[in-house]
Amino acid sequence: MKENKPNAEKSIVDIALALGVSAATVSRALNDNPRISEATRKKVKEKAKEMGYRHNSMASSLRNRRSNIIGLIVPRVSMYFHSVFITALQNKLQPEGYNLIVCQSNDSVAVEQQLASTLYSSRVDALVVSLALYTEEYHHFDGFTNHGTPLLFYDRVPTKSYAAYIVKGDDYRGGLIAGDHLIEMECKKIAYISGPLSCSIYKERTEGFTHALAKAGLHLNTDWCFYHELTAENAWNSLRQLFSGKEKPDAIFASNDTTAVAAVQFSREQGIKIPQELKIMGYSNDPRSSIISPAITTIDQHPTEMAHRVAHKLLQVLKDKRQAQEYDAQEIVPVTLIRRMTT
Amino acid sequence: MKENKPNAEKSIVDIALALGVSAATVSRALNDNPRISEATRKKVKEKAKEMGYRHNSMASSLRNRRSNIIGLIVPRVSMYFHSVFITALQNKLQPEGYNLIVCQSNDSVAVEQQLASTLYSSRVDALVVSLALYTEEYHHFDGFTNHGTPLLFYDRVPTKSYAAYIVKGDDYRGGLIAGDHLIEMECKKIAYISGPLSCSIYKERTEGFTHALAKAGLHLNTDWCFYHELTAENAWNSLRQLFSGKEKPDAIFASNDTTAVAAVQFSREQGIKIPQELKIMGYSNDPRSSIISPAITTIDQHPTEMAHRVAHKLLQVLKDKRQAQEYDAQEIVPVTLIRRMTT
DNA sequence: TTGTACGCGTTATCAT
DNA sequence: ATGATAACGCGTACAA
Repeated sequence: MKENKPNAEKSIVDIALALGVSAATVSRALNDNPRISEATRKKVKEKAKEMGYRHNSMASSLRNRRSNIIGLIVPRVSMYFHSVFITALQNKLQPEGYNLIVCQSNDSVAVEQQLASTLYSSRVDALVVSLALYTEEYHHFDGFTNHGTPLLFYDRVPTKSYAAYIVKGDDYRGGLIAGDHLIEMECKKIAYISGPLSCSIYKERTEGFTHALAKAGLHLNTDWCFYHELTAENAWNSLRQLFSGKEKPDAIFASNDTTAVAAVQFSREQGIKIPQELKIMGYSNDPRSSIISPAITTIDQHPTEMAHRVAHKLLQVLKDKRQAQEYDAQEIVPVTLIRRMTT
Repeated sequence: MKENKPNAEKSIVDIALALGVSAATVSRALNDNPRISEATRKKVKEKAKEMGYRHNSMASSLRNRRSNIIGLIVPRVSMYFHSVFITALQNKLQPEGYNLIVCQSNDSVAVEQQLASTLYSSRVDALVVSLALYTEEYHHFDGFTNHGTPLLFYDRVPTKSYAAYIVKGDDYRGGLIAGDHLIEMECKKIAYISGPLSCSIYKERTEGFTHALAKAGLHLNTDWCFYHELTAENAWNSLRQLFSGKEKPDAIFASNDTTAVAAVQFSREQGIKIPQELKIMGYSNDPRSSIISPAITTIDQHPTEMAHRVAHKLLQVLKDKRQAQEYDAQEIVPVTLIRRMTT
């Protein structure tokens, strides 16, 4: 004997029962399968609405072996670059029927591993990752490629060869442009504040920057180079150290805008004239860089463009299972010099 | 006859077969059910690892009728307040075993409805929402409460009574504090740039602000009041209009920092002295407000604190199904005046 | 055009 | 301590 629990979830079986048809018919009708007559389709849909039926993605996913969910691991949601990236990615994927599970590693390798494992069991249809600052091993992502789940790194990508799709900014060129620009401004004593070299973006910016200086016959003074997490606190420490010696730099290239902003504030506090005595460059074109005075010369990474490319690649791969294994050349998103008042 | 597809997904049945035990035993062993002996548990786990088994959340969710996924709908991920909120919420929920599906409405009611519907079918265990700017009807959320899925609004909450949990900032008080502060600074001719009143936060800030002025015997000059989406472009338009008449205001209360920043930049361009000729207040304590010069007096909304309260409420409700229907009083997160150089 | 029958992977329940 | 079985809700080959 069947009870009628009033608030229980209705399934397609309940609809079928109520209508005297089979569950298969209901399923097909709801999915607009052309093999169902217009009449029954309408009848079914009305009944479904009437009974408060809702599609069960969990059952559907199980059956179809696809969740329509894409996993995203990002160092921090609140970083300007990533927040814009997420916005754009979400806006591209949503209309295509994909939901985004957004997770943040907080720049901890351990958390990143944990998240990878969780998303792995969650059967995401694809995983998109921007690596934590000190991630140098990638085995926690092996499962995805082994099981044929598309894996894509963007921005902070593996520094060693790894089987995955890659979309990155042209960080080498960003460093190069920055170096060229400072040299064009006739800087001779250039300081450099970078993130740790375990992270692809800082590694490549450093290479490009070094190359630019080398072209001009300059080399980086190791006393004036800092490699650490690019927080405001760390920036102030390095800046104090930088200006405590007898010889002062005439330029600073900071590998993010948080650091560049700190440099401007530090200079203001110390009465250092910008750009006359000190030129400053940042990286990312964070809104703060344009709002502070003097506004900071920086490098735009075009996060929206990067998200579009990531979305495009994902959708292409997800549609076409065939080429899931063809990891063609990395995609490289150009960068742009934004000239402002600090140089 | 069973084929051995090498790359096929292994299930607990495969493990059971390989070990000569039942699937139930495997399931229990993997879930650390105490009714399984230490020996078999170990045996099973080893075999599972060896066979490359991974837990299937989809099947598990179907069986358990819970997805361990929490849905989040936010106007825009890239708004400072929300990006910080998301960071904090995620950091609280992740360790408890919940994943966050982050979606953005782009402040479009239609998108919000679409997202609600999708998340509804996705069987999220709970839904957290900050409403779009012009959402005044809430029927697209009815399904959640009807089916007993916890629904929680934060920040931008319904303006009409609606059965859901609510965690909000003290926007009335924020407006009041702002008004009191400007009056204490002896402002007499106060302009006001607000978001649309369809949105709870702007409505309440307006009420608080109006009340503060009324206490001082002032009333808002309607020519100096603007209600529109708080973008930089709209701000500039309103500011130009504001200063085109013969009588100029001596203070502006802007209901977000984007607008306050625009006001400072506009004043700079027009040669208006701040704070002598014009005092400016913003809202949110966006990093830009502290970086611009002069730094802007604003109201801090404590997004992290709000996220903690939301997480706490969610976890409590998700653990204790019993009280899923008790929508006790709204939680109100205090706000703080951040006094800077523009007042 | 519609129905039948079964599988997807996991777990609760009852039995041993 | 472990096994056998039956759901969970949906989609699809195959049959009618």
